[in-house]
Amino acid sequence: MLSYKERFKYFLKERDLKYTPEREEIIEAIVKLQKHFDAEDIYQQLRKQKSDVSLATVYRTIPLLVDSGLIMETLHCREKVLYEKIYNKRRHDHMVCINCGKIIEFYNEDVEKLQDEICHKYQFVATEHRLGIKGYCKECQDKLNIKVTHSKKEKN
Amino acid sequence: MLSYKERFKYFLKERDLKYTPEREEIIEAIVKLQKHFDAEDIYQQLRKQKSDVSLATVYRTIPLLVDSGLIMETLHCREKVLYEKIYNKRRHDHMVCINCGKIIEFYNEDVEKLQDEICHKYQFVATEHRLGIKGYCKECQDKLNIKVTHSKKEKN
DNA sequence: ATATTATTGAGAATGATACTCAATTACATC
DNA sequence: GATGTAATTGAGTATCATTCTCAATAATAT
Ligand SMILES: [Mn+2]
Ligand SMILES: [Mn+2]
Ligand SMILES: [Zn+2]
Ligand SMILES: [Zn+2]
Repeated sequence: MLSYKERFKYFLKERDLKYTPEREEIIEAIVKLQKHFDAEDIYQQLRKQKSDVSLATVYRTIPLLVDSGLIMETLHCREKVLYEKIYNKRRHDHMVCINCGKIIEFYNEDVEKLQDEICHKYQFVATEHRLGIKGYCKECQDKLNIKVTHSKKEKN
Repeated sequence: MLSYKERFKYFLKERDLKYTPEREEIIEAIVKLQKHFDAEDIYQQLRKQKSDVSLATVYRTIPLLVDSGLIMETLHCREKVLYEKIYNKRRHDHMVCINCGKIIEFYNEDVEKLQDEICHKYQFVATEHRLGIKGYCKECQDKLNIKVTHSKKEKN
């Protein structure tokens, strides 16, 4: 199992792309970032590292990181495209609280099975799937006094 | 079951908002639109109807249509936010071909059940969920000579 | 008819992301 | 190590969807 840096280096070589200091600084920033982040977060992390890679280069590098399988666009939250590291991590889906923005990750084996079934039925070859659930987290339910109405069987 | 127009009128009255000619023309445009559409599509449909409602008004009206339960933002496709009519329609999810952009709709009862389970487990109250599958449609598979590798059990 | 607000269109502003281009650099080869 | 070539960079500009501003207009309640 290669490190993020090694894998990126390897990917670039494969494609006859250059391993520049800027790209190295970006991959170092990615490694330090936790959870979900956007282009601006990468840029800010670079600032913290005393690196002055430009925002343009950050945007140019994101597709490379995606193609190399290190990160992935995982959700849209509040108009922002959020990425997260996926190398050597298990895939999962997200719940987003529409009140406080909290993101809860979950993994459910059945979701994967369902995707297979559905794709088979429609002769579709999936490259990815995303299940996004929006609603209210526990804290916000209490805060906003929202009562849980379990829609076991919705009255159509 | 009210018509789209009547329901919108009712919604506006409830909120002490005005039922203007512009809003009427927009709801008429919505009724005529099929499938998934964006703000620009609504604007173009208005042009076809010889209406000269401005694009600004279209954007201003979309949240009203959403709040009134007539339309819903259903997917992001090629950087565009797509809406669709949901009044008196069954909810469903989408597969999007990343090659040709084709959108396939599907409904799966189990997806609904899963959401309930997951939300219960995390004490989350869902207001909506979206399952989006990206990949290649049948035609594009053939065109691009992509072979179906059914990941019944992926080699981790 | 009048008063009170909401609504409108036009155009400007915004913000995220992409593009342009001249200067610089990485890497392969000698 | 020097050279050639193509890739990369930063800065600034452009783009494009969406939102905002504001003065003029219009919808309802009284
Ligand atoms: Mn995640
Ligand atoms: Mn649909
Ligand atoms: Zn919350
Ligand atoms: Zn296709």
